[in-house]
This record gives sequence, structure tokens and C-alpha cells, in this order.
Amino acid sequence: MARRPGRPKSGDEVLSREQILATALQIVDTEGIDALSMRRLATTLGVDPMAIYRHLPDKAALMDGMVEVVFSEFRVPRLEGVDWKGQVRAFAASYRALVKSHPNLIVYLITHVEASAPAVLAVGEYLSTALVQAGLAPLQVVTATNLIIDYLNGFALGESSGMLGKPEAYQNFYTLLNSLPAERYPSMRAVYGALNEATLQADDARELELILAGIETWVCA
Amino acid sequence: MARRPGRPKSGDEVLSREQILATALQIVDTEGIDALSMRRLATTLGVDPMAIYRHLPDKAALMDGMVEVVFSEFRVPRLEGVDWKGQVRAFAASYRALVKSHPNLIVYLITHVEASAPAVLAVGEYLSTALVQAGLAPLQVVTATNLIIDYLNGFALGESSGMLGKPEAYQNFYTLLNSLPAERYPSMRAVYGALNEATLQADDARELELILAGIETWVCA
DNA sequence: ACCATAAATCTACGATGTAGATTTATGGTG
DNA sequence: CACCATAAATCTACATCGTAGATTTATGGT
Repeated sequence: MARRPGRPKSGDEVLSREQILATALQIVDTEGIDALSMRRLATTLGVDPMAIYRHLPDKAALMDGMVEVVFSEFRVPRLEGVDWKGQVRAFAASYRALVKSHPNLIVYLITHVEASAPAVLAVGEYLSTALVQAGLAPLQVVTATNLIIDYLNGFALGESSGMLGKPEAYQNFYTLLNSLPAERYPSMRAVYGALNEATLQADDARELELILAGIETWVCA
Repeated sequence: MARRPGRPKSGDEVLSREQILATALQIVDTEGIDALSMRRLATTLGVDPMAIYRHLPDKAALMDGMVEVVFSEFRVPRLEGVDWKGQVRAFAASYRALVKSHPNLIVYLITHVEASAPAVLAVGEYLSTALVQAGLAPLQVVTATNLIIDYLNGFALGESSGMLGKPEAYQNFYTLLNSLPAERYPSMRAVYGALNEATLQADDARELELILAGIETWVCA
């Protein structure tokens, strides 16, 4: 294809794991995760499909490598003189930004994080520190940490594939709700009838504030 | 294979959409989602692969059909004389039971629910009713509902693929944490050092209680 | 001069989803 | 009774996928 077989010349540019992962990530970002095949990746790299296997054992390793790359882009925010709530908010914002930057990889990302990954440990340490500082007991810290992470993952998922994420879905939801017999879903009718679309989409962080309010009841106790 | 081609005789048993979906679900439950291919499904049904296409347009329809079946198994609990917290707890328990009954389908399930599905609307109505009854304002109802669902989805995901779900993962986590330099993750060391495995796994619902505590601050306000 | 070795290519295999043609008998119609 | 559109399945075939195995080519070390 691009290069001929044979050992590369001294100044010759060789394929690298980093280059492969970066290109794969680019394909996933621009064309979706189904568009990523070894052969498709190879043609984009200008290389024979099997050339990839010199640098990665199989496709699973390619996927995990992408997860690794994306997580390595993640930096836990460093904040001074901010209370625990501010720290949790900052973390949530960083995490949201991360998954938003690679929407097509989210599902695979969330379902394939290794608990041993450095980024995961860093996250745990960051949240533990903030929550200990808030005055929670050990078991409370674990519970709160798990809730925050579960919520963020669930939110990310909903945003990438659920009703959220696409603005027109709201419209569909409203028209559907209104097309149904009025007595069928009275509570939803009342609730959503009192709100407009702009209000609903205005703030991503309302749910997080609810979590923070819950945690705070533990702080006072 | 089992039957010969040709129009079926009067009393002949024919393949049905329901039968196909049930067998597919059984394969996924017992052998994992990767084990489900059209050909594999056909041999289990004792039928030619292409016979399936008389009843379902393609594999995506098969998958969506399975989601539909699983969700149709879901019944929102009917409770009398229970406060809003009890209703939310009952719902969470039902939802957890649902995803737990088909662990291998969870990821696809969560990422392919249609907002228009009857079960989804029923869930929305159920939670809206409980939360309105609790005394929340419309926007608060929406926020609380979204949080509960996002959390439950995130939890289900973590249970099916994350550190949770497999008991030995805890052990790995502990040994990993202890193998690292002590000053590296001081907060996690302190937090997890104060707890044993049994305490951590004791209760699934601690995180939900945290959410309920948060919502309650809105009720009082 | 020789040769193990690195980085790629070429060839080939089995599995997958599915389009298209074919088989077989049915129940309705002249 | 003869005929035929139609239903439910099968058979055949193709493009695509991941990847095992053999091959090509030049390198740097001995």
C-alpha cells in the first residue's frame, strides 16, 4: 500500500501504536463506532490491515487502547480554597467534558474501564479527599462516591443515546404526551405542561445539586 | 432443517415472532450477547437462518424486539398507603430486579430504550405521581426523576461490567490499593482501610437513600 | 559474507448479516 | 376440476469482518 514490505530504512517513518490509536479515535469520533473496522482503519492509515497487528494484538486491544487514550486526557481539576461542593462540581464538569468530547465512544468507555486504571484511582482519591474534608464517615464517603459516579455514567449514557442529546427528541416527547388521552398520564401532563423546553434544557447540573443537597444532610448530622 | 420449504399445512406449527424473541433472549441470558448470531439462533430454533427474516426485518429489529419483551415484563409496583419514599424504593427495587434478570442485555437495553415505549411512559407517570404527592414543584419533579433514572442506569451498568458484580474484584481492588505507595492515595487508604468487604456489599440501597435525603430537603423547603 | 530480526505485505479461512431465487403446498377462484 | 397468487420456509451466493500463516525486503550486528 503506502510502504513496501521489508525492514524500514533508518529515516523511514514507521507505524506507531499512538498513531494507530489516534486515527482510530478520529474515525470513531467522525463516523461512529460501527465505522471502525481493522480494514477501514488500515486504509485510512495507508497501510495493510495486518500491519496493525504488529502493534496491537487484536481488535479488543485496539478498543481498550482508545479507552486508555481518552482517559489519559482526563485531568482531575486542581483547586485551592474551594469547599467540597465546589470540588465535586468541578469534577463533574470535567467528566462531562470528557465524555462529550468523544460521544461515540461513551458506551464502550463506560463499560470497559478498569478499576486499576490510574485515572480511576485518581478520581477515587479526588472525591474521597473532598468528601472526607466535608466531614463524612468512611462508609458515607464510599456511598457518595459511588452515587456520583453512577449518576454521571447514567447521565452520559442518556445523553449519548437516550431522549436527551438530540433537541428534536423533546419535541417528539411533547407531541406524544399531548396525543395520548388526557386521563392516561395525568401527573406527567401536569408536570411537563407547566414547563417549557428552554427551562428543561437550561441547566445540566440540577441533578448534581440534588445529590449535593443529600450529602449535605450527612454533613450536618 | 426441521421443516421442509413450502406453505405450512393447516395444523402445522409455524415459527412466530414471539418464539424467536424468546429463544434469542434465552441464548443471550445463558451464553452472552456475543453468542447471539442469526445462524446460531436459527440452529437453536431448528430452522434455516433466513426463516427468521419472515418475522423480523433484520438483526436490529431482533435486538429491539428483545428490549421490547424485557420491558414488557416490567410492572410498576402498585402500592396503597405508602409514602413517596416507599414508592420510589419499590420502583428502584423493581427496576434492579428487571436488569438483574437479563444481565447480558443490560447495556443494549439501556442504550436502546425508546422514550415512546409504553413502559417508559408508565415509569415517568409513576415517579411523577409519587414526587408530586411529595410536594415538589414541576421542575423539581423532572430533575428528581431524571436523577433517579440516571442513577439506576449507571448502577446497573457498573454492576454488569464494572468493579461491582464480581466479588473477587473487591479483593483485587484492596490488594491493588495496598500495593501502592502509602502516600500516593492517602484518602482512599484511610476510607477503605476503615471498612471491610462485608460492610461495603451489605446494602445496595445506600445510594438511593442519599438521593431520597436530597429530595427531602426540597420537600421541607 | 552471513544471518537473525523488524516491519510490513499477501493470501486465505471461517464467521457474519442478508439479498435474491427457489421450493412446496395451501386455499380461493374460474 | 384446473389454475394460480400466496405463505413459509429453504438454498445459494456475496460482501465484509477479524485474523492466522507464510512471504517479502532490507537492516544492523557478527
